[in-house]
Amino acid sequence: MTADTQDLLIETTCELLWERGYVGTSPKAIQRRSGVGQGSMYHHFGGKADLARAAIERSAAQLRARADAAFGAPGGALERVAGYLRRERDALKGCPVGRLTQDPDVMADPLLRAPVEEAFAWLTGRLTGLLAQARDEGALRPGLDPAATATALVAVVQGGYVVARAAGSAEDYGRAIEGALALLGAGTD
Amino acid sequence: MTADTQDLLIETTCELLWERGYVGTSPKAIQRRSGVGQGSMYHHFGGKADLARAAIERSAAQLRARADAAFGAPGGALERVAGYLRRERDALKGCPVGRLTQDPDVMADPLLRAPVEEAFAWLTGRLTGLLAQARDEGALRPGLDPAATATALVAVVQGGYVVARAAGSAEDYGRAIEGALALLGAGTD
DNA sequence: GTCTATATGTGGATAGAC
DNA sequence: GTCTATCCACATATAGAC
Repeated sequence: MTADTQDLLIETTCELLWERGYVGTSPKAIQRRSGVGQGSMYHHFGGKADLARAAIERSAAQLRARADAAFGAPGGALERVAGYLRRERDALKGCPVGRLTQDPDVMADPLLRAPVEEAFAWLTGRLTGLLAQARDEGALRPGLDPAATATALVAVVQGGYVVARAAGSAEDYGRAIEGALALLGAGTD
Repeated sequence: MTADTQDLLIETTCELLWERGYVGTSPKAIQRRSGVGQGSMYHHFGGKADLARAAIERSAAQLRARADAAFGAPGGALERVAGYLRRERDALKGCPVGRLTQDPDVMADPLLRAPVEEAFAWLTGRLTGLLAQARDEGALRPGLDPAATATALVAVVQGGYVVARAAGSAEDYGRAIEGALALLGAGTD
């Protein structure tokens, strides 16, 4: 069926983009891993960039959906932020969206870049709102700027992947997160 | 002269690894940008991986030297940490060492990976020491774990590059850093 | 030390048969 | 819709002349 083949191609491309980035992912590799043939792939998609666009949009949508699930959990605003930060993550694999940020060919193509930019803007905006709410609830020091704090937290998550990969240890991701939560005043105590 | 050609090749490779990563950098591109010929390049280095190893070691050494300069500035320990975080950086270009962390072929090769791993371990260790000192100086809340805080700060720097690139705005890097410094209690006030 | 020639595989895609 | 054939450029070297 058409839809299944397309879906399989997109899913496979998501995986490869996550593992190897855009520059490191070839059409041939997508075909090998998905089991879809050359002709079939080019029938459904215009080429590597077209398929990557679909895959990036899917990864960005998943990022939002997963974050939304954490943000909608019960509890105070600060607890929900902490829950999002502590959510299980494949620390050594990194962020499927944030990773693309390092890919010059992705950043150079507006169609590939847009979903990445939007996902981060959305995420930072949501966190900003939750932190403002936490401040109003008295759970956060009033002197903190919600937008700057939110940007710092998004950076801790993205940088947490970097330090974890550099050390070859998923625990370093958790250490970065707990360090940030302690600074926020939302630590274990 | 031999040394100059080798140095030029290493320097050029540093630039290309920074801009395009290991996967995205070809021997031919190094030759084009450096002006060094094919035969000359393969005379001085065993190949792409060998040249990359030299370049990565140089970038890692530069990272240490620049950090050391900031850490050795006058002032209290927390001020020196803040000075390091606020140091001028090419936010949209990212970190020449942290970037390699996303490159599967670098992480898979122990010779390429080692300098990256060591640079991050060294940096985190130095920051841990400075934060412990800051705590002893009474400049930092005693409840904070220096190692976790240091890991979080390294992550903010690395993630700051990600959010800046995602937004296409160098200011987002500064926002992440200031957000973190405010959490540390080392903000503008 | 540096140059040019050559070699083999892959990247990324088009063409046309089935 | 999918397959195979074909294409040209580039990636990553090696060989041997100068």
